[in-house]
This record gives sequence, structure tokens and C-alpha cells, in this order.
Amino acid sequence: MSNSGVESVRDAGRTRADRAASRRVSMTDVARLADVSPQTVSRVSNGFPGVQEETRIRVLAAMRELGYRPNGAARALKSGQFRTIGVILFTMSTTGNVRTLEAIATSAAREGYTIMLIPVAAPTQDGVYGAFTRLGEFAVDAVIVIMEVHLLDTATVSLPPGVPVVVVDSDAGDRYSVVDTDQGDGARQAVRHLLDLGHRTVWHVAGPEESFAAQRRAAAWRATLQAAGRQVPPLLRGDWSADSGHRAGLRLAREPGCTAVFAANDQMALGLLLAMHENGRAVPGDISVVGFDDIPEAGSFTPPLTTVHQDFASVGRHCVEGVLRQIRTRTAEPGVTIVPTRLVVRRSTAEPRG
Amino acid sequence: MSNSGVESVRDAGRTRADRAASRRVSMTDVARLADVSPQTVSRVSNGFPGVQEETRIRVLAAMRELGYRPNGAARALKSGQFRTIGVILFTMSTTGNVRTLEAIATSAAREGYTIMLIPVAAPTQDGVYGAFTRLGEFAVDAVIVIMEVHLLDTATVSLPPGVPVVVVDSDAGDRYSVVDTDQGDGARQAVRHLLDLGHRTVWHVAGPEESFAAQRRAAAWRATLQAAGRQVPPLLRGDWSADSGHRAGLRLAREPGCTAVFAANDQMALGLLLAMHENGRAVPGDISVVGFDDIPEAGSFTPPLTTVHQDFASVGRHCVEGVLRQIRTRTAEPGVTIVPTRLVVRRSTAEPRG
DNA sequence: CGACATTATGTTTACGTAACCATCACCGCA
DNA sequence: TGCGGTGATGGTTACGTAAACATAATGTCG
Repeated sequence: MSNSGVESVRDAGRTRADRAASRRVSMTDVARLADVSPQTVSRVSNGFPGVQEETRIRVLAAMRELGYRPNGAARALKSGQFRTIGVILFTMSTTGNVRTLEAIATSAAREGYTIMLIPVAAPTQDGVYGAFTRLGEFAVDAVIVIMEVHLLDTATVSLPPGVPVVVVDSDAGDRYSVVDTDQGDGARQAVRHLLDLGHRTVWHVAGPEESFAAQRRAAAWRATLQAAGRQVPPLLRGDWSADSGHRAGLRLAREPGCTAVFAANDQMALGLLLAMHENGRAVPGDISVVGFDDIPEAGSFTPPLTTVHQDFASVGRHCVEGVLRQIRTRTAEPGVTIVPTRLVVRRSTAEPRG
Repeated sequence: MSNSGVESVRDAGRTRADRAASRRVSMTDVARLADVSPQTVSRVSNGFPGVQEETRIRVLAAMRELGYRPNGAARALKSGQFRTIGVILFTMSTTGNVRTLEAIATSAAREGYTIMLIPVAAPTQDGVYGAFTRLGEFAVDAVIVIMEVHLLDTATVSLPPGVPVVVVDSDAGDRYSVVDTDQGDGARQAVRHLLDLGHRTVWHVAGPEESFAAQRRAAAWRATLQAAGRQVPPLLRGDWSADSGHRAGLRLAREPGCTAVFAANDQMALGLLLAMHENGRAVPGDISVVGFDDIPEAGSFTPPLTTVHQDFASVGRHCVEGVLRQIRTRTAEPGVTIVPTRLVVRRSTAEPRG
């Protein structure tokens, strides 16, 4: 038997494989063993009706004996469907992204889809551009984008036409299907909670300027204060990290009038707590702190953190539902789906002293 | 023009697409426009040599004009390679898994591979079995398994033969290629650090019994104490969550002889810190605490946590290198790659009082 | 100046699957 | 007894790509 070069190389490492089969077993092999046509094997493989029980059993036995696995590539080539959803995301260091991703993966799995991860190395235009231009080559039926939206705006790219897209936390609802948590309402709840406790005003440690979510939380913080006729203190800028929260906290600890702080995420709130502790400012005795996200650890901070709960699972579910609907209807559907947030009151907030 | 049913449906939603092309553009279309053979288009597409510059430019122009994207399925079917690595993982709620996954995705992207996420719904045998049996259908060239190993052991499954595998944090080094952090040495460093500070012994809050990593950390803790001739206190069992750490802490806070605790991860250490604070036990004044993982927030705990740093980036890199090597050589290579750990001393540990 | 490499390009084929149509056996019924 | 119908199965083809092979056009050197 004259093997081609490729095949002999392929065989080289197959210590466990039976010496007979050098190629992967295909429908034809199964068909030969079960003494039916390849077409019947296909029918059995896909659970189509119109196959006699006896024949089906014989085919299934042959499949098992040969260890047959359908070839995804061939199937995808024929059907034009990959049963795969691409997820473009910039970083996994923020809790939100990861939790959303996990929910997406779970929901997708339930629908028989798998997730292809498309990391964007740098949040630069080039990085995004690269991911998006290569996108057409990826074997995906749809795309979910988890990323700061301004990159989508400035990057002079468009997604390949005909590929369903859902974007998370973006204001591109006019062009794309968007799933968004109700950032504004969450921030409003946080600020109102503090005001209702009797604080005269609320300071804010915001996320990075480029972040759409950070912008929205900051805007709602400002608007809520203004609506209540309160003074709006200068905004402190963080970068989502606990460390940046710590730096902001060092400054706030020396601010005499400051009795309440709203941090744009829980990590920064954690840094705040440390800074307050280091400077002998009691939480919530001297200063109340509210976070955002409700990460699993938030209830175990010292003290347990009052924070705005985000339902990432719901976000992920909506994303998957969105792309699947688009896949099935073959229609783009711009618009925004809002997932509500709710305040979880723990022990980092209290009435101001005196 | 008589469209088949499928094609007309496909056209329905194409609001933006030009009315002409109903099918995706293929090499043939490009070839026709550029007035060359499909094969030449293939050569240009893959950057093969032996194409005249003038021709290449003409083909590239045609590609751009038609918006040509290579068809991944066809390419994979022909070449037998998907340029995709499957990652089987059970949960994204542990920092380690996520950080490892991120590193894997980044390393893989650098090598031109993408990641297919294969979540295992439940850590039951059925769940694993399902993921593994369906594995052969997934369009992956190799598999990286991030999961508690005992499931691999008990589940009566074997990975499809011929698919390269790398397992993270497992003791299956005799059968698979394994990348493992030096759990034992990390735990040893943690315990030694506390003993060197003058503590008579060290308590341990372990991870769940089924976890291989938890087992190894607990075993090393015990061994290190015994080697130093110290008494081994009863082991407390947690489940990785901050909450379980909190519960363990409530018990330890009432343990008079307890001056030093080694928690099997940082989340549980966080819960410990809260429990100590609630019970008026100063850290590190009354009790020293050491964690494991060195999550980004660990430096912002109250107080900043002394912990064992794991180099997840390195783990991810080794995983990708491992599977790529196996893909290229077509050889399974059982064995263990150890990634070192190192103790990061912060402010949660000190000499025992008195 | 003719045999011969070298380069550029085209033609054929196969990858594994599933849609479509063809065939065939068998059934009930007139 | 023969006819239409139904259910089970087989044959053919196409999906888009790239390897292998074939061919044509140039140049090169003895």
C-alpha cells in the first residue's frame, strides 16, 4: 500500500490507534461495515425518520465499533452552519466580562452551540480591526461583542455583512442589537440610597474615561445629585482596579466633608475600604461606601459591601437568545434590551454620624 | 432565476447586502472576476510563492471588491486542521481557571489558533462524559482540560484517540501531558513563612475534598508541619468561596491557641479576614493569615494579604506550547511540567504576640 | 540552437456530508 | 390480479478549498 507523505507522517505518533485505520473513519466506512449506503448512515447519524429499527441498530453498532465521529468541517461545509458563536472580548480581568462570558457559554451549550473565543490583544483600533477583519474567516454563525463601545465607533470597520451581531453594554443600539444592564438606574439607586440615609452629598470614584459603562454610571450619579439639588463634588477617576480605588480612597480619607462614596465597581470599593481603614476612618461609621457589580466576594469584604447587583447571567442569556433569533430569522434587529439592576444593602453604608 | 427554497430564505433578511450575490462569494467568483483560475486565487489567499506580482495584485483587488472571505469549513475539511484548540472547563468562578483560560487564549491567538470553549455543565460523570463523547464532533485540533482530575479518573471515558491533550493541575501525568503549578512547594513556603515568624503551628482552611489542588495543598501543609515536628491541628474544610472562609474564620476566632492560618485560596482568606475583624481579632496582631493564588485584589484586602503567587500566564503558555508540540509531532507525550510558585509577603502576617 | 531547467498558471480530483431524486418492495383495495 | 401509494433505501451531486499533477511560456547553457 503506497501511503502519501502526509499519511505516513500522520501515522507516526499513533501509538494507541489500531494499525488498520490511518484516516479518520467516515460515513463510508460505517456504511461498508453495516452493509448499507452512506446515505442511510447519514440519516441515522442525524436522527432522521424513515430508517427501519433493525437497520438503525446495525448502523449504530457499526458506528460504535469503528468509533465513528461526524466530521464537523464537512457538516458545516454542507449545511453552511457551524453551530458556533464567536465572542469578541478584550479582557477577562473584569468580573463582569467573565461572568457574562460564562453565562453566554452556558446558554449557548443548552442550545447546542459552542463558543469560539476571539480575544482582542490590545484595545487599540488596530487590535479591534484585526479581530473584525479576520472575523469572516472564523467558523462562526454569529458574534457577540463584549467590549468598550468607543472602539467600535472609532474603528473604521464594519462587521461582515450577514453575520448576526449582539453587542453588550454599548450605545450602538441604532445599528446593532444591544444587551445592556441598566447602569443608569443602578447608579441612581446607589446615590439615592446614600442620600436617603441622610448624607448631604455623594462622592464618586469612576471607571476609566473610555468605558461606556463608567460614563453612564458617572452621568447618572451626577444627574441624581443634581435632581436632588445637591452639590456635585469633583469626580475621582479610577481604572477599575482595587489599587486605583485605594489611591482614590487615600485622597478621600483626607477630605473632611466626605461621608459617602459611590465606587463604580466593587474592586475599587475594596481599595477604598482598605484606604479608609489605613487612615482610621471607620466604614460605615465615618464614611459609607457603595460599590457596583456585586461580585461573589462583596459580601465578605470588611465590612460586607453594599453594592448594585448586576444580573450577568441574564445578560448572557439575552445575548444568546438575540443572536439565535437573528440566525433563525436571518434578520438584523437593532434595538436595546435592558437588564435591570438592584441595590443590595449590606453593612458598608449607614446614616452619617451626628 | 429560480432560487431554491433555502436561498430565498437566506436572502430575506439581507437588507444591506447587494442584491446580486445570494451565496457567499467563493474562490470561483474571485477567479472569474480576476480572470485567473481558482487555484491561483488559493495561492494568493495563502500567500504561496510562484504568483506574478501583477497577477497577485489583480486577485487581491478582486477579493476586496467582492468582499471575499475564505471559508473556514472548506479549508478545514481539505486540510484536516481547524487551527482551533478546545478548552474543557467546569467553572469560571474560580480565579485560577479564568486567568489560565485568558493566558491560553492569548498564547493561542499569537500562534494563529482560536479557542473553542466547551463548558461542562455539571461536574458529574455524566457531564464530563457528555463533553468528552461529543468532543470528537467539535472542530478542534487539540484539547486542554481544566478540571478537577478525579472526574477524569472515575469517568469511564477516554478521549478520542489521536487528539492531543494537555491537562491542567492533575496527577494523570502518566497518561497525559500535564501542566501543574507547584502546589506543594507553594503550600510549604506558606507554612514555613509562618513557622519562621515564630508561630508554634499553623491551621489550614482547605478547599473541597474532590479538588486535586486542594488535596495537594493540604498534604504539603501537613507534611511541612510534621517535618518541623509541630502538632497538626484539625483541618477545616471550605469550598473555595469567601463565605466558606468566613464560616471557618468564625470557628478559628474562638480557638484560643490559633495564631496562624493558611487558607487554600485568597477568597477564603478574605472571608477569614472578615470573621477575624468581626470578632475583634486583629490581623496580623492576633492572627496571621496566608492565602493562595495572589488574585489581583489580594494587595487591597484589609490588611493586604500575604499569599502564594501562581503564575497563571505561564501555565496557559505551557498548555498551548504543549498541545502545539503534540499537533506538530503527532505524538502523545505524557509527563508533567511544573510551574513554580512564590510567596508574596504583604501585611497579613507577623510574629505572634508576646 | 536544441535539450532542459525554471517559473507561472490551469485542470483534476478528493476531503465527508446531506439534499435531492430514483428505485424497489410491499401493502391495501378495487 | 393489477394499480396507486407508502415506506425504506440507494445513487448522484455539490458545498469551497488545496494537493497533486499537467501544461505553457520563458530563459539558460553547453
